[in-house]
Amino acid sequence: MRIDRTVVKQLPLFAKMNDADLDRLLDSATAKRVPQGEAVFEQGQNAISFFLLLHGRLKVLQVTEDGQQIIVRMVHPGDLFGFAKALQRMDYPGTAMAAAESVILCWPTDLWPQFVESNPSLAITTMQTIGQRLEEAHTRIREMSTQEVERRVAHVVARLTTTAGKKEGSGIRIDFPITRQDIAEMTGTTLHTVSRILSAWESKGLVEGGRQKLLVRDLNGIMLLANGGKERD
Amino acid sequence: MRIDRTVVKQLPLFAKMNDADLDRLLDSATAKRVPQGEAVFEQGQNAISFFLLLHGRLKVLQVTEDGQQIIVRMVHPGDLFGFAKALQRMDYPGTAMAAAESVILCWPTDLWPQFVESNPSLAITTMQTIGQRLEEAHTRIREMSTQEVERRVAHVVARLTTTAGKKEGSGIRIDFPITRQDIAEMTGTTLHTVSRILSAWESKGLVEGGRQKLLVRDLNGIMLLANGGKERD
DNA sequence: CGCTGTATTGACAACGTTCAACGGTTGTGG
DNA sequence: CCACAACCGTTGAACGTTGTCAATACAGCG
Repeated sequence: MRIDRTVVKQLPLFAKMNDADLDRLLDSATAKRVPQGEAVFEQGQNAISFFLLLHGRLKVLQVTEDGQQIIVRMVHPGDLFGFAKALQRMDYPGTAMAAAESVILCWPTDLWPQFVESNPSLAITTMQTIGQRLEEAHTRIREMSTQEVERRVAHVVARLTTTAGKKEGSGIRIDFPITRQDIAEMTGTTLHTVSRILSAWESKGLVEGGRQKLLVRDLNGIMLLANGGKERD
Repeated sequence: MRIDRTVVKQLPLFAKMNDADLDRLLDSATAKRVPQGEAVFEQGQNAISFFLLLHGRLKVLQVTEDGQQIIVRMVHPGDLFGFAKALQRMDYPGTAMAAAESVILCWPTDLWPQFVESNPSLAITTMQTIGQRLEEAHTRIREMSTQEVERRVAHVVARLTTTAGKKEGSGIRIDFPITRQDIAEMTGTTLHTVSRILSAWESKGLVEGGRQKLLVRDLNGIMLLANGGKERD
């Protein structure tokens, strides 16, 4: 099966590649559809492939020994994911699950060196990406150490709005099905607390809730909460 | 100034290098003594050097806009640190401060490519290190999301015991000056809570406290707490 | 039409923070 | 050498945010 290069050509990741190289790359790729709720790979599995998200939305989960779950991060269209081997790991450190129906490209991990060689800027981009992830993780640790729950939830909602927002009439819709439980797992709290916070926000006109839905009506207000709306100087 | 290769020869990082290459590397390095409490570099500074800790102990800090501090990680002898440039960053994401009197080697960041070239296994090791850090960060996020304070403190103490422990008579001494505040900043709590927990442990015979001191008497007991001493099956 | 998963809300408990006071140790300067 | 300040640590008490438990409601789906 041949994958048309137009589906990836506009991604910044491949912008600098010539068509021949790109075609060669795509020839070794497999496209796959992932229905909502299905896992692309599971935590602890042998890392035999790495992936690119073309369409849809994934969440990367980790499960603790006692069964609790956290969402490590969301994967957005255009993102590479599951490149554990690039970090010298044999297995996937988390589970990648489709939050919405998704389409991915898969390559065998053996091809990673080749992949990098035919697109040297990829090595740099990958390093940058990892660096960003590390920084994000530290930001999250800092927030969980020092900030109260409402502010953390505000931060997550603000980020989701900018990374997965879709303008819709009077506000911005989070463009994939998301539950209170999801938000709780992203912020390190319980769905109860999230529900209370969102209810409070709704009565203030900041957001509009709904079953697996979230519409942000006042992004500015949310961002104010996220950046410490209390003490300003 | 010439640095004798015997000071680094036994480090796993340089084990595979031949003496000539090693000498060349050391020729471009500067050795420096850092007194306790002094910073090697500060958060936000331009990343002009990368470093190796020869002796002593460093803590890497981040400060929030509102002045709160967290300890991102400890740096132990033999660790590379401050290689922001390898992650395509221009500035240091945190501050590296000497927790005890320390000795470091410094290289200009421009030499990083050369560094890697003359020691290819370094590229791999570095990737591994970064991967580990990312994983550690996620572990910490997971713990802060799901575990109570005492367990997190137990985990930190257990880790410190294995990475910076020194046998001393009836127990294991944490080998650098550490305050309750430090432990609080590593676990995302307050020095008060840490003090209470350590007092409780002391009365159970698990540890022995002291001013900027910590002696672990029953590592097993601590580890039991860290791994959920409550619910076992 | 009943079942399952999601969401809301109240009551309550608790863990941990905040506020406060105090004691001990270390280091400094007169 | 002593007095004093600065820092570190301990402990008590009160408060509050947030988690836990529980009951109910609602939507989607077979």
